[in-house]
Amino acid sequence: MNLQQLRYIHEVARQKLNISEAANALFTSQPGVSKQIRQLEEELGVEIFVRHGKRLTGITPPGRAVLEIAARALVQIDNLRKVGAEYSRSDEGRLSIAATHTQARHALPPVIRGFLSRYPKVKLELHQGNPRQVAEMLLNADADLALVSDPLDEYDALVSLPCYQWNRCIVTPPDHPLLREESLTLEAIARYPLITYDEAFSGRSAVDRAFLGRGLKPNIILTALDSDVIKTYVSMGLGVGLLARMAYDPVADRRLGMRDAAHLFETSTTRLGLRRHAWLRGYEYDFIQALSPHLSRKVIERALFSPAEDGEHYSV
Amino acid sequence: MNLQQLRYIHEVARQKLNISEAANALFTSQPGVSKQIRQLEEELGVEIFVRHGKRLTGITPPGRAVLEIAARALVQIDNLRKVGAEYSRSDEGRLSIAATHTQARHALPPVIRGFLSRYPKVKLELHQGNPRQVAEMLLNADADLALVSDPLDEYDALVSLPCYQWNRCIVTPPDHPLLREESLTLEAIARYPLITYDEAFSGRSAVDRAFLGRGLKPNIILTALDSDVIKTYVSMGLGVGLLARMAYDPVADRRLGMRDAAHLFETSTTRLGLRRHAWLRGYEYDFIQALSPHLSRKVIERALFSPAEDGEHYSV
DNA sequence: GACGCTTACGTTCGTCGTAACTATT
DNA sequence: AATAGTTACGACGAACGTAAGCGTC
Repeated sequence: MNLQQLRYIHEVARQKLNISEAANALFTSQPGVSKQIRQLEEELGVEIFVRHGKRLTGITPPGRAVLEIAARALVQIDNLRKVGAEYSRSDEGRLSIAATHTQARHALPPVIRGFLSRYPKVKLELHQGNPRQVAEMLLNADADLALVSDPLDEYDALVSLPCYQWNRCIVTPPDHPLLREESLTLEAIARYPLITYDEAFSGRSAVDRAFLGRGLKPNIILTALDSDVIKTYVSMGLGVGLLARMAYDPVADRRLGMRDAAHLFETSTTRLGLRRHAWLRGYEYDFIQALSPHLSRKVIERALFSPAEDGEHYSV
Repeated sequence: MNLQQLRYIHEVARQKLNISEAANALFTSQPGVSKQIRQLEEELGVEIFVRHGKRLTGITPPGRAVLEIAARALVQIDNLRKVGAEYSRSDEGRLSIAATHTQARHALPPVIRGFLSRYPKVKLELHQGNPRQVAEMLLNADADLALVSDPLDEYDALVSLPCYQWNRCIVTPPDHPLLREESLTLEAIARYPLITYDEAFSGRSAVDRAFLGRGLKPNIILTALDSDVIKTYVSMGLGVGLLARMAYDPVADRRLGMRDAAHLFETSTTRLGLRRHAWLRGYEYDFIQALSPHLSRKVIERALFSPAEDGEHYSV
């Protein structure tokens, strides 16, 4: 058994059981991957993958356990590399964040500004995507930190911590009737065509719930992946925008009207997502604490090593 | 980086920084180990061991982190082997238990009898030692299960679960005055020379506390590592024996007097010790549940993956 | 017939063990 | 002087890549 074999099965599983793709991703030859996998299966005495003739078509029950444990082992190997980097080049490295547009565009910039001046040598990577993509990036180690709105409970290998809370506002063209209403209500909003986030965003479900709770059926004419798009269409007069309060900038958006809608919808929580058992660099802890002061090293470590809520861990 | 290198540093640390010893234990050559360690240090960019000239004299701070993570990785590698064995030869394998004399001699036999008939192909290993040795055996993977009386809190890599409780009794020569006392008291016991367990046993501290709490200073004339020795000296008339209730067998020990002393000392708890993150074989879960029915697979798994109470985990 | 996994084979690189050397106690 | 670690070197073996073969879809 060797680490290469573990990387191989891990990547094959990741690449939807396509050995050729995995070989490509690992910059090696396809027969090499194929052979190493067979050797590992031979050594362990179990088949990891289900084969129909020559194609891989599934993962066997023992294969599931093997893949899960292999992933854990590889996380530790990764941690070793990080320890080395931390002690030999503590101010260099990579800070890779996956986030949705709103976080990347509004919540992160001030934190990142401070971080970059403190750690100029750290290479910053900011990956953007919808919540599902963000979770996948974290899982695949394309990113080490994620900002998400769900608790990530469905991923045994991930943990999440509440980071900060935010509320919503509506934006309108200037002089819109909604700006003159005494107090903003869901009923009033529902009278106008609405532009808001795509359903892929979990924050969106809070919006739907609020209207549903009042028996209202809003006329959502357009959904977008980011608030800039929403604002663009609002300014074109297509409807009223419903977005995160932090996405409204009084200066840049001075040609749009805005009203706070915090009282109409549940407060949403942005959560920090991490890979369970990952070892974090010193500057990563710093970054997180800058993002959310209550997330101290101790709090984070406790979460990283906490047991999964109800995972089928290693079960046979 | 490869697994061999991790095994090497792990074993060197285990063998008190003696590379030659480690090479021996791993059935390989000393220069090979030496070279691989240097290569790993080179690759990680940090020194793992402190060297005075050519001798290893300590572990560097990064070395501490590296060793801890390497140990975790090796546990997972071990788990892979176990998964293989579980699925390919589910009724074969090793059940290795470390326990103190009392547990091995009195608590385990009935459980083991049932286990052996259920799993005749499993090779049973029973390692005996004092509590410290038992913990070390578990840590070194010489044993996979341990029966101890302490919570093992000082070992980050181990967990323990309450297994069953037990109380004490005194044994005396026949017709001893203590057998005729209306009700047994500490004061009465303290009047006679006492024979009990060695101080290495944590159960012993409960005894000391009880006497101390009444301002008594018992005359302990002999301490032993096992109850058979205690009983032998009691039958020779050297004194009164104080031992675990389960160690008295009405038939075999019919020539000794016995009185229950449960009310005089704190109840002691025997705990099951496991290596954190270890993957257990199906028959190991069976064995544990036979030992203590409330320790279901679920309960055990929760403990295995629980966070350490207050460990300096991975801290830099 | 195109795609994808396996088998076969030759080259290369890495690992291991022996032996000689050097430093510490 | 003995013990312990490093350097040097040669032999073996494992892993990789190319090319050909064979099964699926």
